[in-house]
Amino acid sequence: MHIILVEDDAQLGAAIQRALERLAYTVSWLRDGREALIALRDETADLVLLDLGLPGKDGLDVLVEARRSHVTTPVIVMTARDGLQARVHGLDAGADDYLIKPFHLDELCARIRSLSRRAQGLAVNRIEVGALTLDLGTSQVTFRGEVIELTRREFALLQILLERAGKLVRRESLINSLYGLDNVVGDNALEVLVHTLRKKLGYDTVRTVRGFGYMIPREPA
Amino acid sequence: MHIILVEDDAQLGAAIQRALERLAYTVSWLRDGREALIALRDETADLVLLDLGLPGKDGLDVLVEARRSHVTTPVIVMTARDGLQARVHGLDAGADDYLIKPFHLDELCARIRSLSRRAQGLAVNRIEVGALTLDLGTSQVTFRGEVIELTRREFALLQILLERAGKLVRRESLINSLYGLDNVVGDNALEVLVHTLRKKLGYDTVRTVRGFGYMIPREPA
DNA sequence: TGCCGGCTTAAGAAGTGCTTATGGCGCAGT
DNA sequence: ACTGCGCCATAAGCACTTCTTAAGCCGGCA
Repeated sequence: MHIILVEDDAQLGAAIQRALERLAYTVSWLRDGREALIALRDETADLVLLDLGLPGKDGLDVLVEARRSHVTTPVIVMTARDGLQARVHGLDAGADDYLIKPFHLDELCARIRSLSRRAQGLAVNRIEVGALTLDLGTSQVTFRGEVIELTRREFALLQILLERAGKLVRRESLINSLYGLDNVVGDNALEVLVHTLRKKLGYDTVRTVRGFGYMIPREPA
Repeated sequence: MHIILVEDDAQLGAAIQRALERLAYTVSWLRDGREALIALRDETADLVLLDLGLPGKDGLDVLVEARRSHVTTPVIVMTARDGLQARVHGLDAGADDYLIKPFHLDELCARIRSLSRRAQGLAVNRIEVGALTLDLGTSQVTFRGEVIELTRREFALLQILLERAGKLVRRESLINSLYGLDNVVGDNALEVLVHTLRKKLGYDTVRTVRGFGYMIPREPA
């Protein structure tokens, strides 16, 4: 999952980026409003964290202009401006959620999770496919009723595959979501990860589509 | 589909080449501006990825000169972070799209897909012709409602034929798109490839036009 | 009949993915 | 700060698939 973070404060930006990357999100950190607008229009991100006090271009303007261009990417607005005034404006402008600084990272993560779920038209923070259950709130996975312990990377991989269950997910797409571009990763890192996941979930849950990628079938074969 | 990549940075160039080849594109990687101009003038590529900071000759000059020579090949310009200025110039000079470094490969691939489709006047990520469906997002092909497993080469061939469905596609054009310039390949590699594809899709989907090439008819005969 | 272009098949080469082992790194507990 | 442990990326060897080449075939046409 790819998140665009728009934040001009160096310290806060770095902290958020670090925290999110630790949760296996891929983060592109932009400091400038103009850049942010361009990036938003591309619609390559799954979610945008937008600070309102920006140089170059005000955050609200960015949001308004993006929505005017029919960009539907979920946006969480972050602002230091306390007060209901700014908040109302933010939601009017098309924000999906709202955080008032200072906030706890825990809270931010929870919002991200619920928003990315909601964006897929699901009400609950839980994905069930066949004998598999993945709970995004508690980060717990069960398989045939038993709780399975997964590492962060394994969890992230499984989440992507389950969100697109029944569809093939390209290698490239997986590598990008899991590792990002900057982090050029060895050729078989993904394969090793798939291997460890299969060890825990049985060897027929994740299907290989040679030359293209992987998928988890919606109906067990 | 054949892409010319013009990039002097060894690491980035290699990364992009690897990534694109993994997606079954054929990539010719050039490091020099002069070379790039020559290659562009040949018009053998379907798309060009052009870095602006180049030794030998500036990227923008290459682009301007190529356009002056009536080269219409789509060009995506890649430029460093600070280059908003350069971006405007790039589009003025005749670029079809641009990317700000560092960018995610996802983004690059999306641009490539949309650009190559725009060039053909198609809007969607899916091509349907007769009983055939080809989904570029998931790399899946269905024939008479059933999912067909294709290898990457077969997929690439089918994609080209479907994108030009109803029109004859010349042998050389196919070989060039599938194998690139450098990669000189035996003369019947294509025929073998067509053969395996026909085995999976039935023998009357791909029609041979003796002496010229192949085509997939828009209306089943 | 003989030639040319394309088809088919088989086999070796190249590529892709799986598996296991190894070592580095960060985090927690002392 | 030191140590132990778990996570994760890398590397190397193996199995299997896919690709290219080569060789022989068929059918149309002069």
